[in-house]
Formats: sequence, C-alpha cells, structure tokens
Amino acid sequence: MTSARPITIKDIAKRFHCSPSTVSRALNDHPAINEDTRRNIKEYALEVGYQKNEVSLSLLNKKTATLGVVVPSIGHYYETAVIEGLHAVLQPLGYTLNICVTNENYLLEKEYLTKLLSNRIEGIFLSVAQETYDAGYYEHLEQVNQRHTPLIFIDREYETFETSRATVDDYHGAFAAVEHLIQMGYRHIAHLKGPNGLTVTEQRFKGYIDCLRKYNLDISEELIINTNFKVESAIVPTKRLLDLPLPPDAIFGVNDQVAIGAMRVAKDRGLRIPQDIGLVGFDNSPITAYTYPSLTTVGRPGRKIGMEASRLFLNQLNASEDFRHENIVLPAELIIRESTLRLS
Amino acid sequence: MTSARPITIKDIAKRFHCSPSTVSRALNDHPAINEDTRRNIKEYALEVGYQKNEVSLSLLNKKTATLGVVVPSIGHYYETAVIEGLHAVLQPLGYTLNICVTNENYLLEKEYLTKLLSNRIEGIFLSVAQETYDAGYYEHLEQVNQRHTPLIFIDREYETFETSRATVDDYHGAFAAVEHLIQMGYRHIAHLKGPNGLTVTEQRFKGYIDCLRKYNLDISEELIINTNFKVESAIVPTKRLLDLPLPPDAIFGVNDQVAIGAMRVAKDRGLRIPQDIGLVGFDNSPITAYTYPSLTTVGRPGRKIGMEASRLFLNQLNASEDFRHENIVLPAELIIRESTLRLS
DNA sequence: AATAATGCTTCAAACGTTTGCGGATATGTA
DNA sequence: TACATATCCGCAAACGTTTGAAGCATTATT
Repeated sequence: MTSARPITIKDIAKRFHCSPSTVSRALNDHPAINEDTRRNIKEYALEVGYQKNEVSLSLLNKKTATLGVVVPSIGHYYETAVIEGLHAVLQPLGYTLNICVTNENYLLEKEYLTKLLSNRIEGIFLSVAQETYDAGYYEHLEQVNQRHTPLIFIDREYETFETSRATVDDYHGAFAAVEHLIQMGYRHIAHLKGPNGLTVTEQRFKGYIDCLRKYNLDISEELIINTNFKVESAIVPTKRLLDLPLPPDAIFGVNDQVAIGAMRVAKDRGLRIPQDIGLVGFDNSPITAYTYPSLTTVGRPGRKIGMEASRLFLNQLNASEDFRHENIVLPAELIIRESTLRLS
Repeated sequence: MTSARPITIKDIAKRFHCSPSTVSRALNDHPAINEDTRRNIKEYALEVGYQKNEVSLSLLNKKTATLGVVVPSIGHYYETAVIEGLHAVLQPLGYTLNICVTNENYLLEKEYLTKLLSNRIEGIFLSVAQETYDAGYYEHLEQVNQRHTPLIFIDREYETFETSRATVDDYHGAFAAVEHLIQMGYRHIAHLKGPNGLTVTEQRFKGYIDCLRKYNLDISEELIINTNFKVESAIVPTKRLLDLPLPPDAIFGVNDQVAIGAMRVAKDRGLRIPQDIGLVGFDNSPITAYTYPSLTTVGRPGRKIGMEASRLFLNQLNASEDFRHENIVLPAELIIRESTLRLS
C-alpha cells in the first residue's frame, strides 16, 4: 500500500496541457515563460506537494551533492565533534553527509566505500577501522583513488596512503601530558595504551616514551597495557598496575574513558587523587570537567578538524592540475585539572 | 581535475562492439548470453573497475534502498545505541541509513525531511528537535504523510501525530527510580528536569510526581529545576538545590549527564553519597558504572528500540490495505548502584 | 506588404541502466 | 530444400528532469 506515486513534472504538464519543459521552466522561474502560466503552475505544484526528484537530477547533472563520512563509531565525543565540524561547513553549501559506522569492521568499511562510490558521492571522509589497520588492508581504498573521488583522512589514517588528511598532533599532546605529570613530581608513570597499530595509539605511545626518555625516567614494559578505548577495558589493566610490587604513581590513559575507568579503580583502592596517584586522559570530553576530581586531559579540536577536513575537500574539488595533497596537523591542548594538580 | 568520468556500460559496449543491453545482461549473468561474451565482459569490467551507477538504477526502479534517520544529536549514548539497532536490522537487508543531525533546530529538521523526500528515501526514523516541540510545529511532517513515506518516531515524538512509534516507558522508569529512592529512606527528593515540553521530559517528570503522590510526600516547586541534558547545565541548578533552607536528600536527574553534574557539586560540598544524598540518573550510559560512587540509573534499551523501529518500518512496507500504526513501548529497567544504596 | 523582432512554447536529446520483444544467424528436423 | 527451433544479440522505451535549438504566433519596423 505504502507509496502513492510522487507527483512528477509530467503529471503537472498533463494537467495544464503543456509540455514538461514548460513546467520545468515555470518552476525554475525561467524568464521565457508567461507570467500567468508560471503562477498557475507554481500554485498547483505547491498545492499538490510537488517535490523535484533529486535522483533524476543527480543522474542528469552527474552531481549528487552527497559526501560519505565513514567512521568506526559515533559513540565518542571526538567523533561527534568532527562530524559537527564537517556539517558546519558543508551543510550550508548544500552537501548532504552520509554517515556510515563501520564498528571497526573491515568488511563493512569496504562495503560502505563501494556503496558510496556506486551512489556517486562526491567525496569521502574516512577514519579507518581497527580491523583494517590490523590486517594492513588497503586495496579497498584503491577504488576510491581510481575514481578520483576526493578522500580525506580524519583521525585514524594510513600513513603510507597518498591523500589529504586532517589530524591532531597526538604525539606532542601525549608528550605534554606526560611532561606535566613529571613536572608535578610523578616519576613512575604508567600508560593505558590503545589497541596496537592505530596511528593515534602509537603516536600517543611514542609521545609517552619519548618524554620519559627526555627526563631519563625508566621505561618499564609492565607499566604499559593495552585497552580498547572503552571504560570497562581499563578496569583489569589498572588493577594489574596497582598490584605491581612497585605500582605507578601516575597513569596516562589513551583517552578519557580509560582514564575514568582507572580513576574508579584507584578510588576503590582508597588512593587519593592526585596526592597518591595522578591521572591524565585524552580528548577533553565534557564529562571530564565534572568527574571528582576533575580530569586533566589533552583536548583535541574535533570541530576544527571537521572544518579543516571540509576545507581540504573543497580545495581538492576546485584544484588545478598541479594539485598536491595537504596534510593538516592541528595542535592538541593540555588541559590541567584536579587529577594531577598536586602541590609538591 | 578531480573526477575522471566513471566507466559506464556504454563504454564497455563500445569496447566490445556490442550493445549496452548485452553488457548489462552479461554483468547480471543473464542466461541468454554467450559464455565467452559474458566472461570477456566481466573480466574487462573488473579490470577497469566498473561500478554500476546506483543513481540511474534508483531512477529506473523507483527504489533507493535508503532510509533517513533524523535525530537532534548523536552525542549521547542512547541515540547511538538506537542507531546501532536500526543498523543491525536494516544493513543486512541492503538499506543505507542517511543520518541527519538537527541540533535541536526546527528549520534544519524541516530542511532535512524535505531533502530526504526529494532524494526519494523509502522511510524516515525521527526523533524530533526541541525547537519543533517548543513551537508546536508539525506541518513539516505533513509532506511525509502526503507522500505515504513510512515515518517512525523514536524517542522524541509528537503524541498527537498518527504514525508508528517505538519508545521507552519513561514514566514507569522514572516512577521506579523515585520509588527506589523512597524505599532507601530518602524523603526530600529533587528533580533535575529536562527542557519543558519534550515527551521524555514530561513523562519522567510525571513519573516523579506520581510516585511522590503515591507515598504522600510533599511536592515542592523549588525542588524541580530545568536542565538541557548536558552535564554543565546541572551545576547551577544543583547548587541552588543544595543552598535551600531545606535541601533535598536525593536528586533524580533526567539523564545520566545531569546526575553526574549533580554528583560533582555534591562532592564539592563535602556531601557523602549515598549517605547524605542519593543520586539517580537515566540511560545507563557506560560511564555510570564507573563513576565513584557508581550511579544508580534507569536503563533504556536503545538497541532494542532501534530494532523494533526497524520492524515497524518493515511491517508498514509490506502492509495491506487495513494497516494500522503500531505503538511499541519497551520497559525501562532500574539499575541499582552505589549512589543510592544506603543501608538504613 | 514584406521583413524583423518579440514572446511563449514544444521538440528532442541526454544522464545510465534494465528488459520485453523482435531479429538474425546457425543448427536440427522432415 | 524447406521449415522449425535454438541461441544469441540489438532496438527501443522507460525512469524524471533540464536545456539548446527550433517552431509558431503575434506585434513592431521599414
């Protein structure tokens, strides 16, 4: 039963005993149409709720005004901030965003890319899934290149893949976080690392390591444990850390979620934060300002990343022959709160 | 420079000096095509990366296999859970979800609906924006009805609008939360209410009020303050509550965010939770299990709602003449944690 | 009165794909 | 040799819209 056939321009043409061309021109205010004809047609169109079929227009103009946004999840603050930034720039320009969530799944990511290309979207913003990283797959990106569809990496990227990207300087963000811990007098600093292989994970890890090196602090394997970005994935690792003969006096979490998980475990153990143990997260998600104690964290300008990524896309669209891919890296900002502010 | 024109069926036809029909049939394994021809064509298509133009197919078949999901935001746990549920059912059936974020903005919501209809999507899942509520607008929904496009309400709905919906029993969820507080011995219970007018807000509010009535507890205007669902919107209201001559001994937050905001303020005041003050949230977002103390909350089955909403859509698609809209209401579940568990 | 100009409208092609029908060639049967 | 039957392929229309070019009245210009 569902769909009563939508009114078409032909239907209107029949009603007025004129040709579809006339109706089209009338609706688009073409000057070479009689004033009365135009008015009548427009009134009637409004009355019957005519809506132009964008599908046919897309076919005709080879333009869909649609962009794909392919991300592993939309549950975290950063991702939604990026999407908001994309939206802020691109929606006013008439673009529709087609948001696809891969759930960290490679096959789904591939399927989405194919589907988006089949649907003739005009550009893709991609943060690659974890599985894609793990397996080192990237053939599914070739089809995008082959079609010369602009591809912009956001957040999670392939370092070796030649395309534009807008990312955050995770390395220096992490470095600053650990340096801050050191300046606060913490010396035995653990890291709840993300899943191995992801650029964000490894960059933050590298920042952590390099900072320890700079200050001649020991790097201990047992102080580095993987998590999967979720709160609950921090619980067991944190317990293991605190059970060590020489437990850490600070924990740097790969994101806010795991830092909050660690906070919970530390409090359960009766540890005082920041006196007994310091905690740092990453992302500056809204909640971090209101945990107790509030969480020191590294802010990522997600909205700005989205806006920069949009700019990269637009540049590529209007680019000349000698177009070179751009690499935008925005700084991360250390936000000092109570969880590390111990007056030594 | 960007787009090298995608390969079409005509290009392939030229290459093999045959007609487009033949290519089409070869690619679709039509039996009336010579084995060799088919093989050659398919090989060549693969080689040059041919991808069928879904836009033209949509036009031809009047089917886009795309559904619109229009929500006020994607920042909260519940919303992403719903989307995941929709996805779980509909993605395997070949549907693409077009996720649109209205930012609580009426005009944007209207624009999205129009655009989705113009793009000939086959169904819409809608959680209405706050502005839409406030102003009581709903003409923009008429166009959806007029086109007989299935419309399913999720979460935020218009009670008076005749369509299918899948929602959570906020009323009884709130009632259970407050009843639990009463059973724990709390007597002076405040409510951090959401923005007025929203169904979810009002239902939870009603549950709160009715429960107080049932137990003959006073209902005090000054214990009811509006928030906007965000953490920070709970700070000032909570301070005002705690500054009252007779401050509340428990706070029921309209969602987890505001409850966590309240938790922060209470702790700043040196109040012990749950001994001095009880706290309840709503949504069971992952973090609530790991705050300190963990937060008692009311769980909403977001994923299930998404799946049920999908079912409603599919029902409507295959419905006969005597189709009636369905109204699915799933129960909310009280999840008791430390923030209210005082042993009286 | 012939020509030019103006105002309004229709024709036809195009976008990429599918599909019923008819056509052509080759093979089998009488 | 004539006819039926497979086997394979092309024609053309369709989906809804836009748009350059051409058509046709009517009015203006010489």
